[in-house]
Amino acid sequence: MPDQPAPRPPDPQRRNQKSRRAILDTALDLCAEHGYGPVTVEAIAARAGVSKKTIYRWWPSKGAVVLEALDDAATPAADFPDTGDIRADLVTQMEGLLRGLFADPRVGRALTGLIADTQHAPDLARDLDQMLIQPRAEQARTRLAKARTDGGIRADADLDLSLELLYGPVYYRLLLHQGDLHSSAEIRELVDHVLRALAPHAPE
Amino acid sequence: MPDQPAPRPPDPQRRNQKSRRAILDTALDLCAEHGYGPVTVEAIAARAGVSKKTIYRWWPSKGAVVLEALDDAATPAADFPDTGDIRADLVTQMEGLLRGLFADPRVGRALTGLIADTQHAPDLARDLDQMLIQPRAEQARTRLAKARTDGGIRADADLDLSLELLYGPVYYRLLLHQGDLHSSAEIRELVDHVLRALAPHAPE
Amino acid sequence: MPDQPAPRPPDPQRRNQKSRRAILDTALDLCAEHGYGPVTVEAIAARAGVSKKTIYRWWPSKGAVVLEALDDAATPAADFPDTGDIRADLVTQMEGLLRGLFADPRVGRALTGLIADTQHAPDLARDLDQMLIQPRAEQARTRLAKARTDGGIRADADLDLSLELLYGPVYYRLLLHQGDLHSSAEIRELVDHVLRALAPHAPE
Amino acid sequence: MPDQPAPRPPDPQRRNQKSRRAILDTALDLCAEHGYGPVTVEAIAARAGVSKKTIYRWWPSKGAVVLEALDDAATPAADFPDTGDIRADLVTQMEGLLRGLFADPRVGRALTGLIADTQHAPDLARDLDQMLIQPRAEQARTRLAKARTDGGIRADADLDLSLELLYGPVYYRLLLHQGDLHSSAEIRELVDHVLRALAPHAPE
DNA sequence: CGATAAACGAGACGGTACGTCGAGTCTTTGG
DNA sequence: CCAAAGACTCGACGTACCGTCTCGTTTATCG
Repeated sequence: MPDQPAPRPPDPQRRNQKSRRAILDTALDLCAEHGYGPVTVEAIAARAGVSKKTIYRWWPSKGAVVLEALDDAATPAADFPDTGDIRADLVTQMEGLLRGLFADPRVGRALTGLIADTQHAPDLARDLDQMLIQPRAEQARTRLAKARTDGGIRADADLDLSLELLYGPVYYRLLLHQGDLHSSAEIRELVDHVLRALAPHAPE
Repeated sequence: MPDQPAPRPPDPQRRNQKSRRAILDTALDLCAEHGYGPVTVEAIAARAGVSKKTIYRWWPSKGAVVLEALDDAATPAADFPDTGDIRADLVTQMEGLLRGLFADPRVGRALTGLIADTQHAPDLARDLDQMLIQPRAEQARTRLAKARTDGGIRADADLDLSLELLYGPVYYRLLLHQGDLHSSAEIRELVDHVLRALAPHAPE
Repeated sequence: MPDQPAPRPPDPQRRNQKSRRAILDTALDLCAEHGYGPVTVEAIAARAGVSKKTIYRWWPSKGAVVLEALDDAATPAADFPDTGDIRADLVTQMEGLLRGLFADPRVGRALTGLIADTQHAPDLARDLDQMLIQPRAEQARTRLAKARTDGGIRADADLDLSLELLYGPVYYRLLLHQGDLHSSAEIRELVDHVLRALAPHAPE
Repeated sequence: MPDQPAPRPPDPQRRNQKSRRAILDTALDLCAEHGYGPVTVEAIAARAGVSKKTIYRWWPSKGAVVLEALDDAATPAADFPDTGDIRADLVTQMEGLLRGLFADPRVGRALTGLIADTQHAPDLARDLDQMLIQPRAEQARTRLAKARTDGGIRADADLDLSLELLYGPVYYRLLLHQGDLHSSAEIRELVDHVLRALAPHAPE
């Protein structure tokens, strides 16, 4: 009870990988079965055959567990294609984003629930952004920047706003319409819309 | 199983309006102070000087209380302006939406937290949509439809997609970037973008 | 979560007597089955069909529960007999003490475990003394004081020491020899010994 | 069930004496600082700079560690004096017991806590009795037996009861009154009482 | 105007999960 | 090749809210 000489952080070297996998898999499974909200650390531990202590040793919260599980499950943000055709490339990337993020069918409810959770957990929000959101957005930004130089889109295009125009509707649907993913056709339409707005020859 | 004597619903006539006001006000206050997540029915009851029973008598959950509080606090979705200038009207409407919804400074965290909560509560999702989201979206849709007939925007414009383009980015920011509201300038830019994509003469 | 306006103590009026009884009974039952040590608040709550909160609302610890259970179970310290025969009265009282305290066969292990627990819980020690130990000792002290005036025992007898001589051996056996109660014969012998030491005519 | 390969007991030869000392010392230190109850194997290991495994290799429980520490710390039960004066000898022995057992100021809380612990650990009870209690009691019994033969005390004296009369009050105070040791004067008084009861000439 | 039934405040209740702690076991690693 | 370091499972801790459920006590119709 006495002597807390320094609560050293755990040593990642000695980590039990089997437990880690069981925890992440179980977390996604439970999210898929009941939705993110009702999932509890207690239940994850129980089904994964792991003690709660082990979960809390490596993650600060349920959200952090699910985030890592999602990161594991997501197809890594592939290299952004650059075929010269900005429209085709954007479509490819956004399709890749959606199909990649949601490759694992268990991901859907987990992701939206997780985003919901970030409203009361700034740390989680930051991590989610850094691990899942930004890397993928960055690719699109890079490609758009190149298009701007190449003349594929107008020279004064606002890249941040463009990204918001592209991703906003997608997340909007996810969160406000319960995970109703955009179809490929809709994505094409979405990209067309945005590109039309960005067309180089529309001088206003 | 002598079918229990029908637990009659409470009589709205006898409702104590003072309690109702105290509850709604307290709910918003607490959301503003601590964020939506940490607020509990228990705390609302305590600070409002009301018994938990009274809350549960009239609302099924914390979310429902906050939703009603938001609806009360929001400037009612005013009549949509129709000056003939579709751009100006859209800007007006979106500004009105944002400034109206967020007129009360306590609304911000409450609203995003509430949206988050809908991920695990379909009923709440439906009510939120009906009470706050749809009425305002409907106005924009109506105005866009008129513009489509008038030739203000292209005849084959996809209204649903247009609405997603307009609102998507706004909610995207709210939820994924912690309530960073769009400025008036950004709203104008946003509307410009969308209208440019919908411009009647852009034949592509 | 906020606003802890004053953690008022619970209102004894509204106490659920059925829960109280179930808790006290279960506590003694479990002590009898497994011994005091292994009994947990969790187990008491579970078997009594009661929530842990209810236990912690009314008692600060397992020990306090068991103490109250013992107090309930013990035959109240009956009026001390005063037949004029100090020897007979002391025997009666000590017999009464032992048979009364241990009337309920579940008491044994509970009591010794409880005494053990007092080593790390001063509050519990105080309460145990006040509720169970002192009242019974006080009777003996009173009777001895009278005997001292009456000449039944020597005038300079040290009552405190006499009490220690009487009760010390009893508790000594209980604690160091695992609840091996003194038989009636042994009690008589014990009283005889002490009285012989206190005999009025032994002038040293 | 291929009968597991015999988990050979550790080889006492290879035992690290420095660890042993550190463990025993730390155990007493911690008992002195916080009392026996709150001390944990975890804390002993941490402060002694030793792994928990090392403790569990050589002792079955915290109690066993403390018992050995006490045995180490106690002045060995010296040879019982036999000056011919039974009163003086008993006083000497009981003083020796108390001052010897409690020579190390850290012993007090450790011992009472340990006795408390024996209530739920029969093995520990046995070991405590064999290592600390009985050896010292045996000396007194031997001396009393001699006195019985010599006529120092009555021929029909019950030695077991006499021992209980002598030691009972001491342990009674230790356990029920929080380590309030008897003073030398009180010990003399105690021995006098008992001897008066045992006096050979008291005819009753 | 007084009876009476409802909503009300207060708050105890059975639950479920929280996040922490220590027990005792098992594994990895370095001297 | 031992023993330190320490991660592991297990189970209990004491707390917080949940949503339900009495309790008296207002309060506000209606007979």
